[in-house]
Amino acid sequence: MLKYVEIAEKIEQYIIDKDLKQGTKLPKFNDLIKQYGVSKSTIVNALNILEKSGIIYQIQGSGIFVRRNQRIGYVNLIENQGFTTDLDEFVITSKVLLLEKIIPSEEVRSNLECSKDELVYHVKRLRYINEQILCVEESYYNSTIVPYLNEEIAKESIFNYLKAALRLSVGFSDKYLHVIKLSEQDSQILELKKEDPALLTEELFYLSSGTPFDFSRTIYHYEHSQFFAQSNSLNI
Amino acid sequence: MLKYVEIAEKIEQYIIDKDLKQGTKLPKFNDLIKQYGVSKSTIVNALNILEKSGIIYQIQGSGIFVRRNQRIGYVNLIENQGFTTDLDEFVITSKVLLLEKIIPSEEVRSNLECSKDELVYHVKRLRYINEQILCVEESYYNSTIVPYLNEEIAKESIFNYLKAALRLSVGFSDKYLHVIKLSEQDSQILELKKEDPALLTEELFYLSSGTPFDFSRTIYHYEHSQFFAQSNSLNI
DNA sequence: GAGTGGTCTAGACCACCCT
DNA sequence: GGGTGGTCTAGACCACTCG
Repeated sequence: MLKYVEIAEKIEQYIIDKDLKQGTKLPKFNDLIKQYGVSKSTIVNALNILEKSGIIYQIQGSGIFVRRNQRIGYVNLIENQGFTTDLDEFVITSKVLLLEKIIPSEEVRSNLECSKDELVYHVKRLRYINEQILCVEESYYNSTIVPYLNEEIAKESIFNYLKAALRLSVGFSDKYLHVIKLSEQDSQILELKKEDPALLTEELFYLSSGTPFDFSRTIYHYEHSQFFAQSNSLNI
Repeated sequence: MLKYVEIAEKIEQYIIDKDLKQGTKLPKFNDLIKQYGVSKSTIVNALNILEKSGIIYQIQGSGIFVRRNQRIGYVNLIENQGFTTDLDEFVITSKVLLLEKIIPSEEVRSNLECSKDELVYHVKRLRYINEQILCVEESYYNSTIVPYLNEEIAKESIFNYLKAALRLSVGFSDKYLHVIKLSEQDSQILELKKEDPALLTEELFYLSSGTPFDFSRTIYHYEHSQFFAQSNSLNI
């Protein structure tokens, strides 16, 4: 475990344990250096992680402060680990509607940067939050990278399987969002009406090596989903 | 200008000028150190900015690679400087529907952390992208922080005014997103039909000092808006 | 095993906030 | 002016990738 990651986690835990609220001042820089017995840049790194994650903010010449304002029950648009980790306090379950290994379409090939010879897994799942319909998700996994997948796995968190069993490491992702009117077919799946509103997301996930491995299209139930995104000034 | 910011900008410019595509390998670490005549950590910082902004990705033991995959015409959910800077190649204009100085409502007071005595500016604008309706935005600015605002300013980019004229520095922001059916009133403003889909965002902007100064509620035209969010693995 | 990126240190100096 | 966070350096050592 890296020192700065470890320290970041300890500080986060400290904030949670003490239930510190927005604006509370944290111990000063030099105290943190002494407390953890590390050099200045290690603390800098730890604090930058926390700042980037929206847990603290730092003001030069003044101090380090708690930032903790999130509403709960919102899907984090900046996390990229699937929302099983995201919506901690909620029960996420899935029903597998389809799982097949197919020759990729033109669109999937261009997103996953693969050829017709490389088969892809096509998984369609209905996902529930606290037993309410959250979204319907259609995913394509490059089978060169994800050589095996079955219904048991798809019923649980596929990402956890990829990380734990296949030892894949997710590097980064791109998400594109559109608001749409539901088609007849999608409305039936989501138990809504045709032309009802919905959020359509297209996501492309890359390994740490820069290779795309998962292209997904998800349609969210507009009454059971909400989203958030935190921003920082750029130069962190 | 900070060295690492400057170097980050130069590298970004280099990528744009050479029109390098996704996956292109950049000069190696030691070359960058020599080229810019700085120490290792300065380069580390510069590269981390670029990684965080989704412009490159780094693979330990392998190299530094270009990441440039964005579709254009999407509103960036992670920027927090208003989208005048965001949608570079598009013409963003605004029509001011309302500008008044009022006693804040309960909701506005709790978001802006102010009292009844502190008046707020209430601005309602219809915003256009390439002369098409993009969104209707209702913003509340704490007048203790933003002491003056008029229609001329609101017709242009309010954020540019805050930064340039008032010398305010935006630190961070929280955004919450919901998909809704349009009300009669909003549908008329957006020239859509009642019950048409829309994205509703609530945003709270903070100064670098941690003080909230702008609470905004925006409703986007579903046919003229689309959004994107890039993610990275956490420990950057 | 050579090459490349990542972490960590110790310490100098700078920039900003507050009183 | 004293305190606090931010930048930068030089260099040691670690961890990963790839041929």
